[in-house]
Amino acid sequence: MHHPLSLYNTLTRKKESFEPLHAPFVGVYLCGPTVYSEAHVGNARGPVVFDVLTRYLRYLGYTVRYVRNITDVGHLESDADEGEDKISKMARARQLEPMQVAEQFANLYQRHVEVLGCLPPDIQPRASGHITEQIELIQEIITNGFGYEVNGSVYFDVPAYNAAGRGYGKLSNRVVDELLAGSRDNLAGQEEKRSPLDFALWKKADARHLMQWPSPWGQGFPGWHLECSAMSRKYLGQMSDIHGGGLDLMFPHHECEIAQSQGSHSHTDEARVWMHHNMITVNGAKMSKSLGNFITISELFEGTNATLSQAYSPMVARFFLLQAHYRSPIDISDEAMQAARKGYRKLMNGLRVLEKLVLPEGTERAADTAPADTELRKLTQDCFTGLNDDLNTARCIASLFNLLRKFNSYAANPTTLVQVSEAALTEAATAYRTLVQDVLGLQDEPRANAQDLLGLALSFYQEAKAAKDYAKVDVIRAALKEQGIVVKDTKAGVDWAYSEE
RNA sequence: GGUGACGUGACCGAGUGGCUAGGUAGAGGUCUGCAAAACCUCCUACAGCGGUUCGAAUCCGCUCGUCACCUCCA
Repeated sequence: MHHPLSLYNTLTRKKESFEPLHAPFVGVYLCGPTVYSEAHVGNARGPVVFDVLTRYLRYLGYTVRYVRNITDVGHLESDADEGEDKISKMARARQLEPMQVAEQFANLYQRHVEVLGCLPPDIQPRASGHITEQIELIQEIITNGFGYEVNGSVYFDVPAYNAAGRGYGKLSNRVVDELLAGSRDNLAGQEEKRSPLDFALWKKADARHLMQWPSPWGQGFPGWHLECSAMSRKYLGQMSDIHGGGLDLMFPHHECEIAQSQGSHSHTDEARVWMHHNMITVNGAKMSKSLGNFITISELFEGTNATLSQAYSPMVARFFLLQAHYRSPIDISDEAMQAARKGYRKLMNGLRVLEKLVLPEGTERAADTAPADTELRKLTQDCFTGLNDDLNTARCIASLFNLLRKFNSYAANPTTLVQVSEAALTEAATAYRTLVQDVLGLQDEPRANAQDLLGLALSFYQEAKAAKDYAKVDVIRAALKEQGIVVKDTKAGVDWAYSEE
């Protein structure tokens, strides 16, 4: 494996050459959504970026185990929130069982990311199914002296952990003293905590709390950050290769995950490479559920959001997301989406152009194809160079367009194909097809409406019939039959039915 | 207040010391019955000021502006 893939590691703040811990195996974990409401476009970026990452790793020959969790336990609105988590709240508001809410939105999420071209993760664990593992992790943390129980709740002791030299804040580049100085006066309801920096590992649940489980500390539910540490360890081991999510998860979520892993018997940073993708903004401001400036995925697909003048298909959305580097913010706007759509279609039309790249009959290949071959190979290689440089899909796509221009040129003047060797051409065409479809995961979306096309064919059929051009009538009838459609001439006019053969 | 990121042409968006980013939009041309697509050519750039350098969009400083995280968030 000589592919020099490098990835930016938040933990070291550097691009590093990617080396799996146990090649050819690669463990990847992506923090998935909390399923208390419908996902918005911003929520789609992580799955799409990590889908390309895992697709590319597989292309490079690695055996990937990709874990993407579903958070169905729910988080409290804030530390100070004594009451319900988000899922419970939604459930109560809609008079549903909490699991019903979680299930409904988890299903919707999966449908959405699937049409966005994301291959299903190898494992999609749910927090509610891993309470035992989470309790075990808490016990380890307590045993190691970094957790304490108060009144049925368990907290992670950040000062103790930090005093032990474990470096709380090393991922997000924060200093504990500054965090303490800067912490807001939001201590209401959390006087149980020894330090405002401590975070909950387990919370005591009162009787009206809808989601609760038994534990050594009584009835309760797991803390905010615990599930990912527990599930990552269960499925990817004490140390995995890549762990990622949105930039907004870096602190506190991922910072706490590392602390939990270090504080448990694992004693690891949980993952070697920590990847964070940037946010999607609307008019320059981060799209977020709390701000309310979000476009849901359904709204995007249906064009029912005021920001958008029309609907945009899943593949256009995917192309739009991949046209920027994952660590850059992307601003979504109608204009940008329209540009993305045209770009996407251009790339798709390229797939059909590949089939036309055949040397015309009777032409001889040039004796010296070296110059053209070199040029074509350079264009092909550029596409990979971009991807290898921290998964820069923007550069990859730009290079694909450059390659496509060459293909279009050849297709427009097939005789120029004599200048290039069969091998170089095949190599380039294969790379284009593979990168577009298998790595970037961009599939051609049929735009034509079958019903309308059928109507068109039938109108030609009628015209031919009226003109008594029976040869043409037969051709049309035969062609439709190929498609499993039989034409029926009735007194009322021309009709059709699916062939029963 | 603390920490970090960013400011690229009409729009989106790569690039981080010298070499075309790319897409969309716009202008002209080739092709075409007309178009579309495609190809060719062109246009609009690196927030401002100062510095380092033979040379800076790219490094440094200041100014202005924007954003993110510090509470759940992809």
